[in-house]
Amino acid sequence: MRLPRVFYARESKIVAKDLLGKILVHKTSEGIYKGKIVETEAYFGWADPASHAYGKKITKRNIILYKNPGTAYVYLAYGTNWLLNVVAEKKGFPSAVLIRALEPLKGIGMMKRNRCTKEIINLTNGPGKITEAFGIDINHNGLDLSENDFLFIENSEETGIIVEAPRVGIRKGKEHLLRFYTKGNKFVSKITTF
DNA sequence: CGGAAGATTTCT
DNA sequence: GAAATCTTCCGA
Repeated sequence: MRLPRVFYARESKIVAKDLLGKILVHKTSEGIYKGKIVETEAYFGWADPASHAYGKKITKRNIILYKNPGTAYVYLAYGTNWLLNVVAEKKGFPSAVLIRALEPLKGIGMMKRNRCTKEIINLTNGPGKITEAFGIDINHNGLDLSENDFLFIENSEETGIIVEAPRVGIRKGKEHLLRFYTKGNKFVSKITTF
């Protein structure tokens, strides 16, 4: 079952935790990709120094963050990698959840081709790797994941043990424990030792 | 209009 | 540990 808009219409931290164990699905003309979400990060809005909307900014890029919860926010990081986020909370409030790692379930052959590697562990264990493996890019920016039939997130009862850790790859806002991952899953991009 | 920074990945 | 790579954003 595809997750409905109400799922995303909650605080980004809650959505980030609840997304663990859910299934990202991308249906293309070549086949279907599926992967279990095992790592996420929450960006909690205009008061978050690590958010693109920090200080209530509205720019050409971050305008997507102000759309309906469930909207996909895809942008290019470091000129090399697309990152996939899902808008959370409510329309007009710029919070989102970054999908950081997946456990590949379906379409693994296509992922290997897209990523130019045969190592399954290296297909989707990072936010930029996910988009390359699944064929997701700027064309998917602004898509409503709660309403379309080719890119969405499927429900699942499986959750596992959730670990809270500092977000990674950012300069400011590291003090918040807003990265969540499934304990023991080998596809988590970076494990934190406390 | 120029320059710096960036929610990463990959190779050395 | 550093380069690759390029769009976006901000200050002048």
